[in-house]
Amino acid sequence: MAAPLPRDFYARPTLTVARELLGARLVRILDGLRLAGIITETEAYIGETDLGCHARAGRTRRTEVMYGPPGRAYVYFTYGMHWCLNVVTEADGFPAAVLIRAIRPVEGIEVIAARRQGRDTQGPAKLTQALGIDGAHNGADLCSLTGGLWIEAGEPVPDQAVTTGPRVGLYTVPEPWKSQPWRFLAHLA
DNA sequence: AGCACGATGCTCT
DNA sequence: GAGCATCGTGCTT
Repeated sequence: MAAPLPRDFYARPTLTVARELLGARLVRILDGLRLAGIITETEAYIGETDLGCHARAGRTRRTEVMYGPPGRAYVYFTYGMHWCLNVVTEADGFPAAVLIRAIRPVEGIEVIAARRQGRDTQGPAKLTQALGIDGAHNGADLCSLTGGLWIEAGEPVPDQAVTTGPRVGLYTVPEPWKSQPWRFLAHLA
């Protein structure tokens, strides 16, 4: 029944993973209830040379998880109040990840709506708030059922329903990194 | 529908 | 001490 995507899925080029995560199902077991949403927006962050990536600072306490094996969660805290969820990609030792930026709720919709007080789940900090994801999940293995957080295969999104564009919020990042079209959006029916 | 702004605290220099 | 991979509100058009 529950079948997390295997580690091989994540051990690939980050842009490939970011593209293929569109349409996949992000699952969270919260208080024994299953909550889930279809991933509709992602962004790729690729290595120390990508000046938009946190790993540009090298290996630090914060970025440590990105240097580890693929298929783990990289959850970071920002703006003094928000958590953002990434999945670690590429080979063990290479720091890269995909930021999950938006979901469409499909399971546990009422719980999600209550947690969001009726507001939407389109935004990286909105979906973590909706699903109860925070720093406790940093480093969690998404290829296992034990952490209460994983991703399952979903309906593939055809190319014609995908658009790309620059990553969001990189105001002070220099070119060409600021404008790389490493953001992926799924336009579902 | 769009823009400006304040909240709020961790991380790295 | 500066900057931040954001969000919600409130005000303007």
